[in-house]
Amino acid sequence: MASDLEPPAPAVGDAPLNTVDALVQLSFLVQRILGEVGAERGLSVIQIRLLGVLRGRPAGMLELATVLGLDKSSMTGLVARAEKRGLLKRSPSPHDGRAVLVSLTDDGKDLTNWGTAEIGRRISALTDGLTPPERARITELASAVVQAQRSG
Amino acid sequence: MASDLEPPAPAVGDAPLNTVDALVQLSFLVQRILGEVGAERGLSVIQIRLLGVLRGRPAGMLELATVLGLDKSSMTGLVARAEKRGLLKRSPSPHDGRAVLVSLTDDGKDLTNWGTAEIGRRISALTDGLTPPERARITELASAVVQAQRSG
DNA sequence: TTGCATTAGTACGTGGCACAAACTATATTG
DNA sequence: CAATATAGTTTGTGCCACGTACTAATGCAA
Repeated sequence: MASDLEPPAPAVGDAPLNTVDALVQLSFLVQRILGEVGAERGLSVIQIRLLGVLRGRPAGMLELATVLGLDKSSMTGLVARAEKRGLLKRSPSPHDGRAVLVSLTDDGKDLTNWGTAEIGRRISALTDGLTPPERARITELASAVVQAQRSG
Repeated sequence: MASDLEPPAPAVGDAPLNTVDALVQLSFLVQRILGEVGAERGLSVIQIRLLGVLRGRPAGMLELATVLGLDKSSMTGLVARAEKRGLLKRSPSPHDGRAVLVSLTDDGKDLTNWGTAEIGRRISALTDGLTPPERARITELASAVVQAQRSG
């Protein structure tokens, strides 16, 4: 299903990958790293992502739901659990009595910084086999795809 | 956290991405597509992946757990739910009385084929903004990373 | 101003997903 | 044969995600 990891298995796994398989497989590698890094500190991938979005600027629940691709009702629990762990806090919005501003606590910032560094190390290690120009190129091309999506 | 989607937000989101951010963001785009495609047929990403691994050859529970990066106990439920939906079946291994062989049913194959096609369409659309040589290059580089992981 | 639709967020119930620990049963090894 | 290792399941816990229904604040219109 274009998601085949072609494990140690029979050995048919060396056929060159097409674009779809290559990108899907690569995404699994990256996600696995995110999961592993998160697990070291009891964070799920979605929690890591939540912290990442909050790095920089506070956001409302609805905005977070949109960015993360979740239903707003899913945000309540997600934020509640992170809040209970002291990673972020809810404060009432000054401009809108209904709204809430979610922002990182100091603990949340620390954990976010740690995660950013650790993920950086491990994703970089992923591209260890590439030459510097190749690495620059894949960065460029991946960025182009990402940026195109942000506009489109 | 190297996972920032830089939403419609303020507009700081146009800085060029580094390697880590580019790959992480790209992985989220791909995973979102997998989730959306799966949702159209009530499949989670992990179910899609399970079907993908099973496409081609049957596998034991432990092998599946390894490939998918799950605990063996997680496989029981995953396979059980898919089996209940008629997507795959368990058969006793002929060589090992303890083991089980998981394989796709016809329904499972149909769904896998549909998913493969649909995912292919949507991932391809992701790279629509690239020129053909660029697309070939990102495929090549992504494949190199994936293959390197399989060996290392 | 009052009245009503809209918006932001929460509460609740359901089900999938993932884990660890304990368990069964079959293989394997000394 | 006894001890151990392996394949898989069971059970209990917690997270995650959804849809529906709800509260409360906002905004608009008459």
